[in-house]
Amino acid sequence: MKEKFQFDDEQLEQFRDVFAPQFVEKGNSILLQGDICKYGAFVTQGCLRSYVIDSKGREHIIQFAPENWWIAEQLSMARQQPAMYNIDAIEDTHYLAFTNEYYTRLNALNPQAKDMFNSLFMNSFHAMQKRLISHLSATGEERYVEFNKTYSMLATRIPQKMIASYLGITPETLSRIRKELVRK
Amino acid sequence: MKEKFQFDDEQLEQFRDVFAPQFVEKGNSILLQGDICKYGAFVTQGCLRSYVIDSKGREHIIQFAPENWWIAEQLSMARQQPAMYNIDAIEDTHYLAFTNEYYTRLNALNPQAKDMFNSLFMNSFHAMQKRLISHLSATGEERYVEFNKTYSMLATRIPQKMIASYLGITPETLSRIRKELVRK
DNA sequence: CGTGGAGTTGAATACGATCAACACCGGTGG
DNA sequence: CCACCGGTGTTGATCGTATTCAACTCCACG
Repeated sequence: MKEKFQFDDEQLEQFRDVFAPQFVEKGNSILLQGDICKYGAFVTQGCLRSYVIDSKGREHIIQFAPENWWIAEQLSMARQQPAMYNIDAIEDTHYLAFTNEYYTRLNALNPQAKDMFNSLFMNSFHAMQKRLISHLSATGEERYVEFNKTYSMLATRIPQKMIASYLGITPETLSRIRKELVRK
Repeated sequence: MKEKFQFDDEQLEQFRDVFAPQFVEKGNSILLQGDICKYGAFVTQGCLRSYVIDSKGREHIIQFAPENWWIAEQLSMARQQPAMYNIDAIEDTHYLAFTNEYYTRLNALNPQAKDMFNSLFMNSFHAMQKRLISHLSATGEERYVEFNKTYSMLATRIPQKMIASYLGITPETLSRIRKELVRK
């Protein structure tokens, strides 16, 4: 969710040359908890999500990645260590896969690529921090309203129970919140 | 909390040459919300904290930084934009200040510095993600037990109300959790 | 059709927040 | 040296938000 590319056309052209186009069917995974994350995905059509399963067996969604967003477990990819979360497809999805090798080739093409990715990573960090703060200071209803403002394009196409999972509330609670908001 | 330096002695020597030693008295701030973050701080003695004030006037602690940890608002520093949080001293604190300029000089001394900082930043990101997940999946009691395990050195020297703020619960609730844990 | 997942609604419950009172220092000034 | 004060932590009572468990509707898909 937090990693939106803001590159110009020329840069996007470079990406198409360097990255490998892939397809994944709705419901299928591209990364499983415990595996090594071999590549990140820049979504061109469809939507991916990353999530964890906690000790009580409940799913918690970390991030959605619709068109023009990217998703990966950076730490697992960079350090070749087991991934702590899963990534799968909410819809049939086309994406560009970039491995560490592709990343190196991109650096050769464009030496500023590293700084671009760092900047992107900083955005992610900032977004995650804001999300944590909203959990520390806001109610479920406030978080949902905020979510709708920020990710309005997603609110309609993502199942409610996944939005609930992202917001850290149960589907029932989200249903009641929505009812209450309509009433107002 | 999340940014612990794991450098060897030689690297630490370089830091001492490049960074500026500073001192801040207990209760005083080194960064105010809305200001531009001019430098980060590597704590050599004492303890700093970063926190935000939400719309209801409540404090939420983002991070503690005791000895050998560092703290900064990276985004504000890198982009020269207003800081979203405050940094102040919980104890009388000695630290090494590093500005963007110092950072450049360090790069000249040691070209791998950038990768080191990136790696460090990735650690922070990972820690923040785990903290978010614990808010999505665990109770206050579970988070407190986890906190004590991970940051045992801090649990004794930090006021309880600040630990409560870090955990996202009220001081009263933390007091009751502690009482309950003693009973067990 | 009919089956299963998604969403809704209800009732009971749990967890933590809030408000208020009080005990316990640690420091300051008379 | 003691009295007072403010801040920290504790405890109690009450309230609010969200969870849990269960039943039911609706719809998409086989």
